Amino acid sequence: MDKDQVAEVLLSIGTLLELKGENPFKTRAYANGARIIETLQEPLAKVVAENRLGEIKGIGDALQQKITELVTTGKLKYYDDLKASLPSGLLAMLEIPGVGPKKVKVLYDELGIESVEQLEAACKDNKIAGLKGFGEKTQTNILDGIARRRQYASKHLLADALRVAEPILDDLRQHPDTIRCSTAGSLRRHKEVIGDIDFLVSSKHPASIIEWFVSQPGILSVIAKGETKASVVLEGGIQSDLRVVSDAEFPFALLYFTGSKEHNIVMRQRAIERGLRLNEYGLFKSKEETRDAKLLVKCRTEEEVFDQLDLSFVPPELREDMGEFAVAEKEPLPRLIEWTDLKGSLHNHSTWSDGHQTIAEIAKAMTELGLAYWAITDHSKTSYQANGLDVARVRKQLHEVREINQRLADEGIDFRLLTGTEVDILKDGKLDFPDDLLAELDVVVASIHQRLAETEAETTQRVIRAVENKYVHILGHMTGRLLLEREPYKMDQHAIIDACSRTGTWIELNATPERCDMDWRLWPYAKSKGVKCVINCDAHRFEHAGYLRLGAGMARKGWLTKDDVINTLPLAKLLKELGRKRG
DNA sequence: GCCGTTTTCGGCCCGACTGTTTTCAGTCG
Repeated sequence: MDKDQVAEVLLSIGTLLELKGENPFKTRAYANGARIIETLQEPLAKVVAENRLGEIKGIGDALQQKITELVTTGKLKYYDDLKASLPSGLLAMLEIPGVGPKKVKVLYDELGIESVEQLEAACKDNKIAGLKGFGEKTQTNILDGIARRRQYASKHLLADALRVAEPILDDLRQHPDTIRCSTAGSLRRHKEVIGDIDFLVSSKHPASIIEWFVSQPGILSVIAKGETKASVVLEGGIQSDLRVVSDAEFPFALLYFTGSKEHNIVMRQRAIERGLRLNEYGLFKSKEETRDAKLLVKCRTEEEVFDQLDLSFVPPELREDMGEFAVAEKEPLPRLIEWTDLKGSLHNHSTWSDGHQTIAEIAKAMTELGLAYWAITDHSKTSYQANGLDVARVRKQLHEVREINQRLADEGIDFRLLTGTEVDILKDGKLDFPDDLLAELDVVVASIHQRLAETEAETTQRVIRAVENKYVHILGHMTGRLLLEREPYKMDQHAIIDACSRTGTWIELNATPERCDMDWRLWPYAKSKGVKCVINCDAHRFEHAGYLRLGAGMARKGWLTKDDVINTLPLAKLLKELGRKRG
């Protein structure tokens, strides 16, 4: 079993133990273990083989034994027994808002309810309201929750959420009673998939902000509304939470609600170690008192709170408890890439394959955007469904691109189209075009599109063979994942990164909202191996140029700086780098 | 189940809101 599978089992054990009413700290130990394994920076099989699991903080004897069994045999008796002892439908019931492990346990123990469907029927038969701890309102809320869950997915792409959140944030900023405001939560941390949208406002008149928030046009329903917080469902089914605090509390609340939960736990721990106490209202000079203003350590900004805990400022994207504390204790965090550092995209399509605009239209639009270059990398012939080009059409396309470049040069316009291809990686790692054609192109992106159901070893070897080709500059959308839709291909990503390092191949950060591929969690490893990143739009329409911003955000989350990203280079330097692997 | 320059037991981050209660449990973030 690989990391992700092991993590999934551990997480699942934690949840099952919760349903059994186990000690919450025990269940948390499993959830914590899952996270540790998922984010492990080296191959899990190697750590197990070298008997080093026990050295990892958070993995004790019990977890060590269970992980070893999972990795070596692919099974875990303890897990199988646990699963068999509870109906499988209980887990799905947990996804209903307001229904947690304790309620599921009561429903199961008292009424024998084993699934969402049975729960729905029981609510309609008015059987739930009489249970201890339940009532009329709970019954209605469960029914609403089931209906809403059917209607909308509970997770959303970051890009979709940003599109909804940004106008609301602008309006909040304009509100006369707003002093400061921000988004928070996973959206501010720029996670590729988010659950809900969090807003934080500081104000002397919280009631007026709350009223404004719950009465915006386009709100589907108001879930909760109190004096300092409100929850609503926005168009598209995205839940959104608003918190209103005093301006003195704002930096502490912003830290707290931005998270992540894991990051916050370490922050609180650091406060306790210094005889302080940190919560969403402040940093207090006492381990006991939580809201006494006389004991407050005054901080105007998040930077000042970090400073009080002997840390340099950690940008929101890095607040995942994935190494930020080790750095922030000693030095400033790296200056992360800004999207305005990007000069163009090296993987894009035109009407020659499955894009929606002609090359001439694209050139005009990208010039107007102020970009320096833009590569045209249409599909190769095996991508038949995408109208992939054969050798003859590529040669014709080359001619057209050169003509347009000539015209731009004649007009004195400082913009260049680059010729290229997104060449299919075929069976066994062969490429869809011969080397002599690839050698004529400015940019070669190699990607997998077909035969996705191979084994991990086969897919890994196939990709490694492709990047060993000296004409391949960039490995495109490495794992092929489609967020909320399709799992990544089974492959050994570390081995592929190693191969890219060895061959001087760049890895794409495909900035299409549903891809965000390669995943941000792997960039620190790639960077440690000296592998460069290329942030590409994979544009099929010219408005997709906007993905550069999303991609830069993902690169920031992967700790990347301007120097780590190839397409921050001006044209002349880029052309030089494009020649490097070819020798 | 994990952890320990307060170590092998007794802690483990913590507050708001809801709906159920009549002082609090459960859920959520």
